Amino acid sequence: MIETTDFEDSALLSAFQRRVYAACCRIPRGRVATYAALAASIDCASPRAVGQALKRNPFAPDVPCHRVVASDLSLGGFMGRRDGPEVLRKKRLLLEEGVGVDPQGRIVPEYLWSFKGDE
DNA sequence: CCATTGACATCGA
DNA sequence: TTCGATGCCAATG
Repeated sequence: MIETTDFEDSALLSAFQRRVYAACCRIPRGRVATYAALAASIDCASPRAVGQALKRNPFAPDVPCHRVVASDLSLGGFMGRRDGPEVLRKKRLLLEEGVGVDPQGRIVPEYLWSFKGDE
């Protein structure tokens, strides 16, 4: 197992931050969730705050933050970039996980994951 | 402590 | 459909 993803830095992170990361890890491989859904899962009414947390995510791809997309089904951003090669890499990662992504960079709704009682 | 920003979301023109 | 404005919450300066 990769300990690099361990929340040892919890002292450097706020409770809100690890909540977001935890929810992110809850997304199964090959699935994607929207910022809003993730925010709702942590009982947060602000998807923006989630985006901030992921942006400041010190655990980059270690935490499946790349499985979080916008409600518009767009890739959103990655590694602090809303566009550019970073987002391209994110798209590639999703494709590697088997997530359907349209050439326009659109996530196929069928792969959307809901933080329901499913697991 | 106040002001500004941000990997979003939603509504209106 | 595309563009612009507003709201929300947290982090940072």
